[in-house]
Amino acid sequence: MVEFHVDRGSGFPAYLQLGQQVREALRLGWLQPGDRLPTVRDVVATSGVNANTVLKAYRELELAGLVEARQGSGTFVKATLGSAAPEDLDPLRAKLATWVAEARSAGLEDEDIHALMREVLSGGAQ
Amino acid sequence: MVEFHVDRGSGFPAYLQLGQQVREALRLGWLQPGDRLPTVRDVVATSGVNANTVLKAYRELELAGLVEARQGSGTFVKATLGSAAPEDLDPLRAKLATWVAEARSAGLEDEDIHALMREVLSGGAQ
DNA sequence: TCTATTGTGCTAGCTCACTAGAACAATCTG
DNA sequence: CAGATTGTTCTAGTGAGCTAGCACAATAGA
Repeated sequence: MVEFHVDRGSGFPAYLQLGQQVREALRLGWLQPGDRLPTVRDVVATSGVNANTVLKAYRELELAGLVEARQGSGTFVKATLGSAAPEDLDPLRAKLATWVAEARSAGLEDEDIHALMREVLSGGAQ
Repeated sequence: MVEFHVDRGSGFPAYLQLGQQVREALRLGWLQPGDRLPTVRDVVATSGVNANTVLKAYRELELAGLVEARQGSGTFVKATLGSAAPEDLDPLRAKLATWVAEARSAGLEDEDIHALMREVLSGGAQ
């Protein structure tokens, strides 16, 4: 079961946060096709977001073909997003964890690490 | 000189995008104390964002003590953000680039990589 | 001093994210 | 069948992000 964390006041639209968290869970294999997303009312209760906002997030995911809403039953995962096989993911995660440890011991904070990653992904200095 | 890229229609507030890009440039050493940020009117011309929006972004940076606005002269970098020495950054960047190449050859897309990084940084499976 | 350039302030208005509250429709469960 | 649960729709309203346009203030440079 996925747990949502909506950070209100970050300037980040709540419905985008919800959608992004679902997509991330799909990428990491936390959610598989057939799994059920938290109920709209569940999300309302746990995150304090309005039902319409949750619905908007779910509908965008449905429009993207990622989930399927069945009235009376729930919203279910329909497709996955990860482009790599889960068994390939583990060694990569391990190596990355080693690198992260090294970076942190060099004094880098999480934001520095993210910035560095964005730089490398975008093709270096540019 | 930093170049701003404002992606309108992403749901992401423009003034936050601007501020984030300055912070990122500070982290990566692209901007050093004493450097001048693009003129408010420059940003307006290149990004199409309104002057008030740019001003809002710059004012937040000033409130954070990162930049200093001098009327008639420009907005200048006052402090840096990177928590690591630039000479420590290069080997880390090189190793990370190696890892990224490996991840991409395994089929991972940029979004997968970011998701994996967030997962590792937040402490694994959790 | 004069002029261009810069940051700053102001008002008015639009759009959209979000809330509030209520009702309805389909499905599941007993 | 009956009740609970779930997704869905609707209306009304609030607040913030953003735009538009203009005027002003301080600095730099000729």
